[in-house]
Amino acid sequence: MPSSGKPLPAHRRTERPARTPLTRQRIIETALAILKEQGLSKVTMRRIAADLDTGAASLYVYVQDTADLHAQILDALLGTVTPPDPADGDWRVRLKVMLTRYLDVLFSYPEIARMTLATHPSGPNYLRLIDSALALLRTGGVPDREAAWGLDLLLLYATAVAAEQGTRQDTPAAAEEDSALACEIASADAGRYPQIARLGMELLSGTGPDRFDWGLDVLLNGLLTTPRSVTEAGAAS
Amino acid sequence: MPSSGKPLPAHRRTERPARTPLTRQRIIETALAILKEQGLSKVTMRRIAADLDTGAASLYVYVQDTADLHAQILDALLGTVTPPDPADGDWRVRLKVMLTRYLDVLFSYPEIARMTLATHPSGPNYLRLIDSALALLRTGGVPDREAAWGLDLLLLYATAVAAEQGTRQDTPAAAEEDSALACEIASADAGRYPQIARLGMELLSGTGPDRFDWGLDVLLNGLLTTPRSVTEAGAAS
DNA sequence: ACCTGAACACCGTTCAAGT
DNA sequence: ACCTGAACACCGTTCAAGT
Repeated sequence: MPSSGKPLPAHRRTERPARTPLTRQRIIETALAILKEQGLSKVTMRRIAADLDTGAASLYVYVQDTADLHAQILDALLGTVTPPDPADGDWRVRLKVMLTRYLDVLFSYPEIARMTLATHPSGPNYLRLIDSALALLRTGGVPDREAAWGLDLLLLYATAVAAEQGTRQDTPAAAEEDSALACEIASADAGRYPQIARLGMELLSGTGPDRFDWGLDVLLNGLLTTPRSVTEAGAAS
Repeated sequence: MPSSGKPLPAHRRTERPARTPLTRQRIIETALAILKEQGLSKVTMRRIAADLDTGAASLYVYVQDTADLHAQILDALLGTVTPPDPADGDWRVRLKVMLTRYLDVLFSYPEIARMTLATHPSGPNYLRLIDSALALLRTGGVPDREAAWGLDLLLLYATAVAAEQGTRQDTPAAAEEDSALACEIASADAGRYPQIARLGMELLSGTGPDRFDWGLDVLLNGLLTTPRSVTEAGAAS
């Protein structure tokens, strides 16, 4: 096993023709592997190139820039979010299952979730996800106008939760941050922050999944009871 | 006006004692100025140091690292979010006014909003904001358990909207992205994406403020009608 | 057309040395 | 204690030159 520090000297396998050709596909696969092992901050042009035994400049034949690379990574990840089975339950359960799956994927890669908020994805897997969700909202009786905007709300919520709480275990700094906040809440000055002092640990209570699930119900119940104002500019009539 | 390329040669003003002393305060002020003019990506240790006529290493006396610097910037910005006046209206209006002010601040600095999702702020200005919001929810009759979790929901929503839609004008790439998505929706394959094709432009309708305001109502109505399950582990009972 | 090395213009952070 | 220059270990992207 000659896998120490430096990259292997150009021949890694003897079975293969010395070097598999560079493709967009292979670049993204390599990026996903690095993401899984080291996090997004290590997914750099130079690092990917090194893993592929070439220079960073070579990647620019297949990839426009870093933003393009990131968009590809996101849609690849969304490909693993499968639509729910009708056997799972009624429309509400199915919708919640799908959004929870979406959450789970982004939860593993919170940096990707943060990126998703900035990029407005439009890949095929994202469109499929949207379409399935819209169908379920329709089944649930959410009117079209409310469903169109509500879908955004639901996805935004799931994405934001992933961005906020996603695997904070890897960074030990996160634990400090959390305990710093907990400490500040526990010892909250009842004069300056009376409500925080009153509610205390209730603010931090509950597990992630319970909170997420409750949040989805809040959104769905809100959607079912909050019509959009008729004074807003409509599309046709 | 000798302000061309290189930094000034150590004496910028003759009135001042040649160099105002370095302080944490001055570092953050400088960071905010750069943020306002050039965006977060230019707020680097080296750039701040250059503006203060010193080397990047000098900043580490007053600032732990980049994360610390960012946290300071955020709380400084939140200092400008003033609690709403009772004259503004009832609890719902006041809460919406405050969250809209919070949105406006982060909307101007979407990169800060994205950062906020990752860092769990705990500065004094953030705590003040939380406390005011909790007081308003209490006035509105939202039970404590629901308010504790619902507050998170409301802030998460505002932060995520800012992160998603905040000043996309500065990057011309954003306009392309949006029109790319619009194009994809307009020409959506009715076979593969029937719901998207059916709803069409309704998905993209409405202005930012209208959507945000409606979203707040969805959340508030949901909060008022969605009790937390009693089977969840409680604090004391 | 695809690939490469070298260069350009940057980063954060550390550290021995100065004051 | 505060400040500094220089160094270390990185970045993304471009571009002339090779194949």
